[in-house]
Amino acid sequence: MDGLEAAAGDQQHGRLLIPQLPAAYLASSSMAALSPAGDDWAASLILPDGGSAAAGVGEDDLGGGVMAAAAAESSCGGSSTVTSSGVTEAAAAAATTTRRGRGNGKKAGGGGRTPRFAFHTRSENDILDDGYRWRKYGQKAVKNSDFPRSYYRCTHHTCNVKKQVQRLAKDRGIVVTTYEGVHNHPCEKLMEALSPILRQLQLLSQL
DNA sequence: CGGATTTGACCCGCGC
DNA sequence: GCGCGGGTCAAATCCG
Repeated sequence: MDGLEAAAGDQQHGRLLIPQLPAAYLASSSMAALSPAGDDWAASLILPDGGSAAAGVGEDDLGGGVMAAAAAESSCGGSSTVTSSGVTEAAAAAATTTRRGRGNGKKAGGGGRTPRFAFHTRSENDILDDGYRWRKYGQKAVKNSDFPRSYYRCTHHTCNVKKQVQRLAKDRGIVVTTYEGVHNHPCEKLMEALSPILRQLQLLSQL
């Protein structure tokens, strides 16, 4: 908890925060062997919540995001690409997160500034293999959507990153994945897949 | 048998 | 103050 907040605080300046999530995405999308389906990846901007600009990832925001995602997708032309421009700014602008749920003292004492990322992905599969292990802890039907929203939590003990997965009612081919928080542990799958590449890089650098 | 998922209940913030 | 909508908990169930 403190670790996460500290990490998030550190990465407020920008850089580090961004590679952590999209890196997994880039890896998983480039590692076609790992993911069963060669999905088209399109990332939308981050939607800061708690602010006046955008009160969370609302329906209206989703709609706008979809447009952005569609544009990115068409410009990508099918190649798996993550548009990360704009993400940095939005991440830096990520505001405090209003914690809900049970009042079990789970509230992050007032200063819970958790970055949120909203990814729009075109995939037949709801569960996208981003390299991390997720445990589902809830599912809820949301208004203005025919499809339920699923809530996942990172299974790593010290990592309380959460993500919501929701399929769009308009275009059921698009899955909106909203990440909340930053992983404070390495991604096993990612490291596993990257290790041969890293070894090659080391070899090359020796020459 | 242990971990993941399902599902209904509970809680809280917000708008009216 | 009340109701609604959304997020989380936790017991039951499922699955490898």
